[in-house]
Amino acid sequence: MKDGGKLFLPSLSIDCAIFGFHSGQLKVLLLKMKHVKKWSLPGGFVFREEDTDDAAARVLQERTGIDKLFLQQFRVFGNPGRSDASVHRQSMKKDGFPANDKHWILQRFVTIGYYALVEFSHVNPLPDDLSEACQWWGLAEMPDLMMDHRHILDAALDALRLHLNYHPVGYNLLPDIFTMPQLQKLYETILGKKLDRRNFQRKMLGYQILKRLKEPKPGVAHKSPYQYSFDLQKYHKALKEGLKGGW
Amino acid sequence: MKDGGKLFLPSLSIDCAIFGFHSGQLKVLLLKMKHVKKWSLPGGFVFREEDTDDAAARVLQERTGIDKLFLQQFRVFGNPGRSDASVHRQSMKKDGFPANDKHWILQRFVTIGYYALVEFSHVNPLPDDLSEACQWWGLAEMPDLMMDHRHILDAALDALRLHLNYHPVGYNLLPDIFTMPQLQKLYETILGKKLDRRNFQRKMLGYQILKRLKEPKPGVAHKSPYQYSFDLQKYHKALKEGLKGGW
DNA sequence: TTTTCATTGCGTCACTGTGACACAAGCTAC
DNA sequence: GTAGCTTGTGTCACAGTGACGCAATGAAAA
Repeated sequence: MKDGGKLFLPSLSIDCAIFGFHSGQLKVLLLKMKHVKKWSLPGGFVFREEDTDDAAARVLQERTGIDKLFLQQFRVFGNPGRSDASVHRQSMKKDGFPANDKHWILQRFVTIGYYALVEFSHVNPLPDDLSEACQWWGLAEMPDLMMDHRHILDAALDALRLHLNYHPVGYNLLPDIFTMPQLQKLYETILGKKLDRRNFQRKMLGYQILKRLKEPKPGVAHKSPYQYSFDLQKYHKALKEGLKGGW
Repeated sequence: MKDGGKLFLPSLSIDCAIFGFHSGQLKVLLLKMKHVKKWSLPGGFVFREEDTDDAAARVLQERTGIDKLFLQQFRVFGNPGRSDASVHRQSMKKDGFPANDKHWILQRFVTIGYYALVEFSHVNPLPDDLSEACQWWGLAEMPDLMMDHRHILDAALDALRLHLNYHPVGYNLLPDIFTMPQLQKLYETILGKKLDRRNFQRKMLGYQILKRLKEPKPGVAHKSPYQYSFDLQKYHKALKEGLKGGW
């Protein structure tokens, strides 16, 4: 923090919308900084000799403990009015830092927006030194976010929905073994609307990225559904080359 | 240039792939810097209190003289190895600048990639102070580009093709009045493949963004085609809300 | 003038993907 | 067993799309 000006690229930051899926709800990982009332997206800065994508992966690793995940850069937010130095000024004051308007963190920042998809159960939310909390929030009951983070989150969600039209989603959000209703619920949650069960299945199977396991799911009420896992080879091929059609 | 370090955000740059359409070919506007053998994409830097999108618009305005155009941010290139200080070091040397390794332009730059669509005939290519040439190049006969600009250009073209799937294109690339074959040629050029004339017409008319003029195009050989112009209201609505289907 | 021919406008046909929905099978709770 | 829910599979109608036929137009060639 003190040496940030030397370590990091100046005036450039990274913000990540980290999505997880749990109990039928899309969740976002948020941080609460000390001495600041509002919550914020996990973010960070880029080391002088670091790739920006690596920096984003590092931020995620630090916050979630996960190092293999789906990470996608989606937009730059470069409005000069988006930075709000007062947040940091206030925070520094309470931490006993000398009030220095030249401090590197008080400058204007252009931020690169990333979104990430992670498997909820694998995540161990970790606050950083400057934060007092790091936890999941359901999209429905979001708290107030600082600066333009709400705007960034909304844009991330839009980008994710668009992504859904052309690429498979699920490997990073579901357990290795899952059922078709689980996958459907995920899609419905991301899209924010109901889908027809039968049409969904037909379409998803048509993508040819699923492997059906022999044994149906045991110990559940009602008819036990088949279990699936992703055919990773075909899944990644589809990720790279894209699917056709849209929702 | 000398005061760049004070005027601009450090370590952040902008590069634009400016596309135009002329004589059945997609063209890209390139710059040739003095004392440097390779060509480059028009680019620039962001003023301390300037929006990044505004900075991109400014770069375009300076290079083309056009202030109303289609401009789209599409990706950040943040590999630390992408910058090549030797280019500028060489250039500075020949210009008689003192060899100073601390000069702001010799640092590493993260660049924001934009692509722009402009109407070829409206453009008046203008070199800047540091360049000796600014001209259109057909995609087929591109010269060597400096640093990773070839990579940026390829990514821009990919982004444009993807854009074509969901949004109308043409208003910024064609004259106000045009014919269906002209529009089709544009699409074929961007996509790099032939399209069926009759199916193209059906699909394009289905978008409901065209207005057919009463008079067919005069003074041409063969059957004279109808003339069209974009219904700007519907065009912009489609730009905003997106079209469905893909190519 | 007549013929030729490239070009354009419009229509047809088959196939595919998709939304809406019916029906049977499996499992639990009563 | 029966009721009630969930899941697997199939049907049907419709829209979008690729492939292609055919007539109209108008300049150029015969």
